[in-house]
Amino acid sequence: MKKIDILKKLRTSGLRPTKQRVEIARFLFEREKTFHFTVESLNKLLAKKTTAKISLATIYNTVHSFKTAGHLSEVEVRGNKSYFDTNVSNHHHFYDSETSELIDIDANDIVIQKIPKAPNGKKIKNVEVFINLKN
Amino acid sequence: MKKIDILKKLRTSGLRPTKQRVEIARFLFEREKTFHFTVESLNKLLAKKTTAKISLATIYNTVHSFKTAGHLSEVEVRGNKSYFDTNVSNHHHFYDSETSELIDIDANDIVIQKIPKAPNGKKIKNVEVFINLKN
DNA sequence: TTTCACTTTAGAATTATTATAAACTAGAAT
DNA sequence: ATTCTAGTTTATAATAATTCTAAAGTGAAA
Repeated sequence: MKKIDILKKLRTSGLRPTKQRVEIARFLFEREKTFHFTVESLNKLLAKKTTAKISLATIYNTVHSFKTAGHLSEVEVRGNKSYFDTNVSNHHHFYDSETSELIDIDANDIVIQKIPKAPNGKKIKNVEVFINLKN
Repeated sequence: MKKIDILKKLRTSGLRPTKQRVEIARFLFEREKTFHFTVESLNKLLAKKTTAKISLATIYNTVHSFKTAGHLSEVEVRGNKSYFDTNVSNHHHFYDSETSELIDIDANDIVIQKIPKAPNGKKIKNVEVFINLKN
């Protein structure tokens, strides 16, 4: 994704393209593959890469804004930290607890044949499959 | 499960049946249905129910001991707190984020037809399905 | 250029959990 | 029964992730 598109992405989702947001957005979205991270890892990577430092609170704010705008998804993983994913399409994950690594699984690579119906009064929002790995 | 069986359960898993462990174990395992809880909710419920108070640290210790012994499973749910489940068989969950409530789904009620193979060098430990609910 | 609602920031506060170390206790050995 | 000891409980401190606060900064509309 090009810088011009990133600016558009921010504006169209009602996020003022500030210096910090643009820098974070470029870091996250100017890449080919999807990217998984925690706030902590993102903070370190940005600190290494960039000139001006961005405060941790801003990284939290920005990641949440991006999530609310639908530009990031939060992945449910056991443990203390929240994981985020630049892949916002419907998909699943391998989770390697030895390395705390997440790997995307395309939605088409898992087919569910039988599924229970939702408890009464509720609807199914989405189905997430986790394939936990071992060595 | 009867008290005598609970004592056996503790002893056979190398856990000395102390006053506190027996009290917690009876609260968790002397019931028909499976039970989902967080340490916080368990602490409150025990405080309401019992005479002598059990310290929060002991509840953490005990829940972890029970988990290690295979008497409880930990359920991966997005959010800050850890959820535990007295159902230790292979099964899945509905998760209602509005009420933070977990509901068991029997392993037989979900059939997965197609599944990707594990990344090289890794094996599949288990597959967990979450059906997220909305109103 | 002025204005102001939105944003960033440093640091404090909060929340869940784990660590510490002293007091206690179940059960084995005497 | 009494003593002993490793395992357990406890209150409290420490840690870690995240959220809150309120003051200072800034994009962009007028």
